Parts: sequence; structure tokens; C-alpha cells
Amino acid sequence: MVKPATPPPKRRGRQRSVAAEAAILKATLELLGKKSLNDVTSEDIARKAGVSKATIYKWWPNKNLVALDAVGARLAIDLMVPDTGSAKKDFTRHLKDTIVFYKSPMGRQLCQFLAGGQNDPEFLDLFRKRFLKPRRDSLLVIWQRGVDRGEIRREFDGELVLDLIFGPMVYRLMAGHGPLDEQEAVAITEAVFCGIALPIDD
Amino acid sequence: MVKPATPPPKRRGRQRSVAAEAAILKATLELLGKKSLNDVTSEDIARKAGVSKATIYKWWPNKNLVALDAVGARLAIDLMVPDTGSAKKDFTRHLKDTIVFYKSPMGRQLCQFLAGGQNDPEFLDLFRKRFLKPRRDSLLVIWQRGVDRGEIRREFDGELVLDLIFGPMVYRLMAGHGPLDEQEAVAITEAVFCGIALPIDD
Amino acid sequence: MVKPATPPPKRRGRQRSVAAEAAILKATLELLGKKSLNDVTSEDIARKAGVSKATIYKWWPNKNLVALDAVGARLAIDLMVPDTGSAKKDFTRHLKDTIVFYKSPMGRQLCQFLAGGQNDPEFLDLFRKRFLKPRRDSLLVIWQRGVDRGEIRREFDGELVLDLIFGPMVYRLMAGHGPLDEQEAVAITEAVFCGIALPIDD
Amino acid sequence: MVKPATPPPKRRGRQRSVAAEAAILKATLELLGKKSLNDVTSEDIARKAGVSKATIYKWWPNKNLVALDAVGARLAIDLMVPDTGSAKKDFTRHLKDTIVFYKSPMGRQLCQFLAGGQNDPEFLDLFRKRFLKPRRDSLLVIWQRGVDRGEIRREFDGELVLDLIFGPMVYRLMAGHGPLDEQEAVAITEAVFCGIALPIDD
DNA sequence: CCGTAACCGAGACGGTACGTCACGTCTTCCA
DNA sequence: TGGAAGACGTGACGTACCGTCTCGGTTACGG
Repeated sequence: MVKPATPPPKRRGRQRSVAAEAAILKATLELLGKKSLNDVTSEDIARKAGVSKATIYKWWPNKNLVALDAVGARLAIDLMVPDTGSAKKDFTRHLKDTIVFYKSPMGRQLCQFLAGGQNDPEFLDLFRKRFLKPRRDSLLVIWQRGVDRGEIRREFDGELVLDLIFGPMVYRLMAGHGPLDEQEAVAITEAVFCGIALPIDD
Repeated sequence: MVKPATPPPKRRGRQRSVAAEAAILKATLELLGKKSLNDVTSEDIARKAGVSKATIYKWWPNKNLVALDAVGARLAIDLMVPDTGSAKKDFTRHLKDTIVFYKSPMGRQLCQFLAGGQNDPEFLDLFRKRFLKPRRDSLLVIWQRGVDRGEIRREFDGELVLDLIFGPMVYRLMAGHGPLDEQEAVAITEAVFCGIALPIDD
Repeated sequence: MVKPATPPPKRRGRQRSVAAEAAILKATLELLGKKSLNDVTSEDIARKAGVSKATIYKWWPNKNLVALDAVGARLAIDLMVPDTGSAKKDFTRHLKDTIVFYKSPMGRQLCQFLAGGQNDPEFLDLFRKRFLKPRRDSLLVIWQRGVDRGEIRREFDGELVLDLIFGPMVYRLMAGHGPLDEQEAVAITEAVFCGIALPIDD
Repeated sequence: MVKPATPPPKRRGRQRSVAAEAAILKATLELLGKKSLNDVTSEDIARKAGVSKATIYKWWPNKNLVALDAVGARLAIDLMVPDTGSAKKDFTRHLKDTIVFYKSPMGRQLCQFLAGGQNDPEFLDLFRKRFLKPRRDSLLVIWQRGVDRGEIRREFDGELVLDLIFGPMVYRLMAGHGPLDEQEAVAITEAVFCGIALPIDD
């Protein structure tokens, strides 16, 4: 799956089992709903998927990448970006949704992956490419629209804007040092858009 | 050390070896400069400190908490907060310094700890209490001064302000999806203070 | 090996490595020739056998039972019982051989096992079943022939006869309080067969 | 205790605590009634005796020798040898008593010591000198009387006679492969005195 | 009658082996 | 020839007991 690329052009012998792959991803996803990434063992996955451990390692170089695919495949679906006509509203809306999802047991994976990536640069890289990048690219659309409509100042890089908005969420998700709910989402976008400085209304 | 609490004024029996504790923390710190937290084994620490593994486990429930103490003890020193007369300048200054430190090999620990904490709530909790909290409390002073001087709007919670400023840094440190240097530090505080929205008026 | 029971006619998956098992037993045997049973560590065995410690513990519950199998497998070979036509000569002959063997560095295992068994009833039980019993059963043949030929009084239990002959040897082997050589072997069987009492010749 | 030898001619400083020593021996003895020798840890003894571990190691080189002293001190008392006028009766009587004692929970120490001695020649040596030798010397008296009275053939060494009688018991105590009771005691001495061979004459 | 040496309890220490766990690889047989 | 079963080597884990070593404090001799 990591390198699906070209669909197999027909090979001799038994063909790769699509069922096995699906079972592996499904099992991984379910397990990740219950345990943290590194409490899920490769044997857990194999057993639950009714699959051999060797089959897993045949197609993925390690456990983490299985999880990445499992979560990635799933989230590819629900990538939809609001378009209310206001960048601020769009960001607020998306931030709220994102927070709700990532706080759910099924959604802690973002943190798990970031955590896993700290000890595995290769994995972190893939995580960015296959997980983060697509989402961020979608969100950049909001930013671009905002800039185009004259809602957002041009001098700030789009990437930076995303980090200004989602960085605080990521921080709180990972460190858990403060509340994280719809109210915070509103406050964050409000602050990012309007700034925390008092107008120097001399 | 994890629970030093009240240092008992006089205890019977052989006193806990200060040398051993110091050696453990020192060794841990040095090892953390070279390897990631979970590549440092308890035996590494024991060997390098010239200490028995059992001694480590007598005082710390696991390796992570040793590392926490090691780093904590060290950083307790260099907690100093700028005071230029401008909250924005103070935050910018501190953000720059912090970025430099956390990007150094010796400073990756913040990420390691956040990563470790994802699989160990108890550890995460302690990390917040003993590592995060003191730093944040110090930084709140900057915010408070800003509010008092009329530089910062009262309606934003101080904790939120910290996350607005440091969240983006944490995010980039952990995910590595974008650059992180002095220039970014300036851009972040600029954006957080002034907002990314275009003034509507003209 | 500890519970080979019925060798399953065909099993799925990778078969248990005969080479590994043989290497383990061989290594154990060699180590036992040099050190006492409890100076031989499981890591010694693993290293010398080029095998993982986990593999050892997969098949044997502990080190002692490995040793038991190692020695047992070896001694299964040289179980041969003399048949000179005289029970007394047979016993004497066998006692001599046995003494020579058990006094050799490679043969101290009987004592090691008896020693180990004092702290582990389960091990002692297995030692009896897999080590002692077969040897004693073989030796009972000598006794039976003696009874059949009218050389030995019927009123003594065969088991008791074995203990009368081998008990003194075991005692001296373990306690080391007296010499133990061919001469003693002769004296023991002589005494056991003819008694130490003076005939009341009147 | 191990080397009391000459009572100290008066030393400066605090005197050795008789109470501590007694407590250690008492505690050891009680623990040996419940657990096997090497399940009794030095800390068990220290705790139960209300004594410091260092105090133990100050006077005894290791745990086993403490146990030896503990048991030795106790058994020094009940060394009494029957004198019925018949060596065979005397031996039978003593064998019965001995079996009863050694089969009791408190009396398993003989086996424990022999077991412990297999890995510690020095300990085994001391065990022989301080435990075995005195008992055997006492029992030799029975043998000597038997010889003097013309009950026992002169050509057998006294030491050998003891092993003929007590070897089977030791063997069964340690290996547990056969019953051991009064009946066996009678059978053993009967066999040893009269021999197991059928008289050839008729 | 005071100093000092030898003792004592408590308990921390370095060391060594234990048996367990998860990883990712390898081997065998079956479909 | 792909895949399930499952055994394998590796290497870290945290625990247990050993016998040693400080501590602070307690006798009791000898000056």
C-alpha cells in the first residue's frame, strides 16, 4: 500500500489478497480506537485481521506505517472544507470540527502519529506527506480565498496562518494543559484575525 | 526525587546518595543530548552514571521520569524572562530564544516528552506540573504586564495568549512541516499581536 | 521437549527448530561440565547455543528443566546393564561404573539435580520420572534375575534393594564425607548381599 | 559464632549483643520451618529478628552459615544414642527416630544443607564438621559396641556401616522416590545386618 | 566521668540473573 | 506463488536477592 502506484499488471501465481489488506487496515483502525499506537502490537493487528504477521510486514515496513495508512484511508473521505464566504467563519467552523474529532477516542491518532514521529524521521516525513499535507492544502484554499477577498493581509504566509490557527489546538491536544472546545475555537480565530493588541486609539 | 516533598529533617539508616542521584541525572542529560528519549535505555544510564539499575528504579518508577527530572533540574536554572517595557518585544525575544534552544540537539526534549506523554497520562501530567507550568507561569508575567500597560486586550485569557504564541512553534517543532527561526518568531508575534485580518475601514 | 507427548503428525507454521533445540541441549551439557547447575545462567546457554533466551523460555519453564533434558537426552544412550549371570557381580559392576561417572566433572549432575529439586518439588518430580525411574527400572532387572535364580531373598522389595546399594553412594557423593571408589563399591555390595552381622555359628 | 573459639579477653567498646545473635538464630530456625533454605532471604531473617542485615554479615560470612548455626545449636541438644544391648536394635531405633525427625517440616534442613553444599564446597565442609561429624561419631559408638560384642563383622569399616544404614534414608529423603517410615527402617537394618543374599547351603 | 572504640538498626548501594515482552524476520505447509 | 501459522534472534524491561557500605545513635571500657 505504501507503494501502490501501478496496479499489478497480472503476475503469475496467486494474486495479492485485497481482502487481507482491507482486513488489516480495518483491524488497525478499530484497535487504534481503543489503545494508543504503541499499545497496539503487530500481533494484535494480525490476530484481529485474521492475517499473518508476515503479510503485514510484506506490504508495510513497520507497524506505524500500517496505522498511517489505516487512518489515512479513512480520513481521505471526510476532507471537506467549508465555504461560507468568510475566511474567518470558515476557519472557525473547521477548527471546531477538527477539535471535536481529535478529542474523540478515534481521533487521538494525530497526537499518536506526531509522537511516533519523534523517534522515526522517516515516519514523520511520510506522515507529513500523506496526512498533513493534503489537509493543509485543502485549508490553504480558505486562506487564499480570504486573501483574494481582501479579508486577510497578504504579508503573512499561508502556511504560517494555518499554524497560527491550528498550532494552539495541537499544543493543547498534546500537552493537555488547557481546555479545548468550541468556545476556545472561537477565541483562537478571533485572536488570530483581530490580534490581541489594543488598538492604539490615541 | 520524583516525590521529594518535605525533605525529612533526619532519617535513620544510610542517607540517599546525593552523588548517585546527581550522576544519574547528569548521565541522563548527556545521553539525551545524543539519542532520543526512547533510545536511551535504563542500562545506558546506569552504566554511564556508574550506578546500579536497581538504584534508578528505587527512586524513579521509570526511565521517562528520570529524564524529566534530569531536564527539569537543568532548566530550572535558565528561566529568565525579558523585560523590555513592551510585551510584544518580550514575547518575541523569548520566542526566539526558545526556538533556538528547542532546535538544538540538547533541547529536543520538549518534543520527546510530549511524545512520551501520549502513551503515559501520568507522565504527561507530571511533565505539565514540573516542566510546563513553571515556564508558563513565568511567561504569564509578560502577559500581565502587557495587560496592565494597556498593550494587550483584556478579553483574552493569559493561557490562551501563551498558546497563540507558542502553539505554532510547538506544532512546527513536532511536525517539522515548516521553517522555524528568528524570522518566524517575529512573524508569529507580529501576527498574534496585530491580527492577520485587514483593517476593514478604508 | 518437556512435554513432547504425542509429536503432532503435521503442524501448520514454521516447525520447531530441531537445530536450536539440539544446540541448547548441547550447550547446556557442555556448560554443566564446567560449572555447577546454578552457576550456569540462561544467558550463558543462549549465547553458547547461538539461540535467543526467549526461545529457551518458550519451550522450557526454567533453566533447571533444560538441564534435565540435556542430561537426560545424553544418558538415555548409555543405559546398559551388565549380565554376568550373578546379580551380585552385576550390581558391583554397575556400581563401579556409576561411581566413576558421577565423580567425573560431567557427572556431578545427579547431585546438582537432587540439590535443585530440594527447592522445587515440580522439578524433583520430573527428575524422578525422566531421570531416576528409567535407570532404576533397568536395574530392577538385575534384582529380578537374582530373585529368579535364587540368589536374592524374596522378602526384600526390589526398590529397597536398589536403595541399599546406591543409597550409600548417593550419600557420599552429596556429603563427601568418605572415599568413593572401586574398593568401596565392592565393599558395599559385599555388605548388602552378605550382611554385616557375624553368623551366629554355634 | 562461626569462630567463637577463644572468648574475647575483654575488648574496648560496646560488646557484641548476645540478644541479637540469639534473635537471629531463632528467627532463622522459625523461617526454615516454613520455607526452604534458599527461599529464606537474609532480609527475612533480619526483619524477623529485628536486627540489621549488616549485623548478620558481621558475624557470619553468608546466609547458609547462619542457618547451619541455627540448626546446629538446636540439634546439639537432642543427640542421644540408644543402648539396648543390641547394635541392630540400637541402629533400628535410631533410624526410626531420625526418619521421623527429618521428614518433619522442621527437619528438612539436612536435605537443604546437602543441597546448599553442592554449590559451596566451603559450606559443605563446615556442614560435615559441625553437623554430620558429631552425629556420626556418636553413632559409631553403636557400631563399636556391636563389634566388641561380636555382633558385627570386623572387616567392615564403621563409616561404611553408617552409610549402609543411613545412605538409603538420605537417598529417599532427597529424591522422594519411595516411602520412608518405621517399616522401612526395620527393613533396612534387617537387610544390612543379615544381607539380602539367600544362604547357599541347602 | 568523659572520650572513644566497637557495636547496633536502618536502609541505600553496585551487581547479577531472572523471566517477560514486542519487534521484525524466517520457515513450513497449504490452497 | 501468496499467505496463515507460528518459531526465531534481538534487546530492553522491571524485579529480586545478594552482600557491602554508610549513616546516626548506643553502650561500656580505659584514661
